[in-house]
Amino acid sequence: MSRPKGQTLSRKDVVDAAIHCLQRDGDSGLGINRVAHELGIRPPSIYKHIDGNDALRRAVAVEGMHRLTKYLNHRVQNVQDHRRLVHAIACGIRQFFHHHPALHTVIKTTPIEDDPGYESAKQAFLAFNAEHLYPFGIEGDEVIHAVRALVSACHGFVLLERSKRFIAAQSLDDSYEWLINALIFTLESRLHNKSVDL
Amino acid sequence: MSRPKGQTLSRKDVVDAAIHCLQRDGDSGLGINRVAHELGIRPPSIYKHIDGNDALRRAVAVEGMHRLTKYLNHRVQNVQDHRRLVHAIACGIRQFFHHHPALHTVIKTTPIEDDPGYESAKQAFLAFNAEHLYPFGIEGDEVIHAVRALVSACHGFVLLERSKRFIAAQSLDDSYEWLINALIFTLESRLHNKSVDL
DNA sequence: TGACAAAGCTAATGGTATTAGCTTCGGCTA
DNA sequence: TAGCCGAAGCTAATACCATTAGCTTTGTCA
Repeated sequence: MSRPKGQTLSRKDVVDAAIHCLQRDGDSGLGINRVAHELGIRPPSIYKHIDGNDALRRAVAVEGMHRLTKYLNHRVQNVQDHRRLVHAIACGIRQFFHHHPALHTVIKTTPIEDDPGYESAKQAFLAFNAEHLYPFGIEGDEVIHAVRALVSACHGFVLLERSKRFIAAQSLDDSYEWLINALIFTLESRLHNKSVDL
Repeated sequence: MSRPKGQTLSRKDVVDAAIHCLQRDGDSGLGINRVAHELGIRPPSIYKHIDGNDALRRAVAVEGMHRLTKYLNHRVQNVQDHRRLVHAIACGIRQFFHHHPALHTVIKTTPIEDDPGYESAKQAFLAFNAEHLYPFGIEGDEVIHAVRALVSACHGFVLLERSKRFIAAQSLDDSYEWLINALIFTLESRLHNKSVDL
């Protein structure tokens, strides 16, 4: 170590500043120059903490995933009923991205598989699933398919909603409810009558 | 008009060249400079045809939507059965983006609502829905919700799949089938028994 | 034939990321 | 305690990129 702790910047400081720029300036806010200026240092100094622009984006995306998982964990606390649990997760995902639109853009755009924090974010998500979704009652491979279907539906809806692809006048909230309920309906049918032919 | 037709570049040429660059060079290929070089002209000349980088992205996204709609129209020709129709649309969407990954990145990222070609792309999509999905039998607002749910699910799955967010070993094709079939199952339940409680 | 407008051009500006190499300074060890 | 070393900042320089201003060329039409 060199300079005393607290007086020098860390990688976390850089990522946090990047997210702050992003929220303030929109999608263009995420860049070495902006972040350096935000931190009061010169652009090349950023490279002491993170390996360039792409790595910065990846780090922001991974941190965003972490925050989403944390937010969902918080939202589903004490929800026991299966229907309400799935509903809470789906609404939580949509809500989170409504509150953090800039993070959404980065998360949906950036491949994160070789970021140092990827493994940890992955584990957190898997732990979330194991705790909240696996007890739903679906077994074997099917629980994987169901989880993938749920998150696909949620992310896809938010994606299209945010890029204003839904042009009809009907309520977006109603459409989202319809989508979630369709998945819940299927899950419950599978539970009550395993012979339903998918 | 000035120079004779055919010897001078059109807006369409620019957009086509942009798509070509995109397919060849990946996401970074979409830019004024690259496209100008591809066309054998100097970057500022692009501005004679299109109003800057953002407009170029929008035009590419709209053209991509057009191509997707055209592709889907082609794929669902002569498909009568409802189940197979929805299945064909869903698989068509996924297939199209697998074949054109670069277009997918642009389409999912770019807000297109104020591109000159937006209205036309919108109409083509609505016409597609009216021809193929509305006869499904669902009525009123619900057909809107169902269409939104279907395209959300498809786009969401492709989005997560392409950014390698599905980490479990289970087959992606199987998961996609599960998702599509869940929606078809719900639709048919609604058809056969309108009292299903969503 | 000559005016006009479209479509190209050069030059210049300002923004971005990135690399090379220098400086400063705190902590550790001889 | 003196001095080494590495971490973290810096400047300078390079190489992209988008954009604007203003010039030139050239085909078309009156």
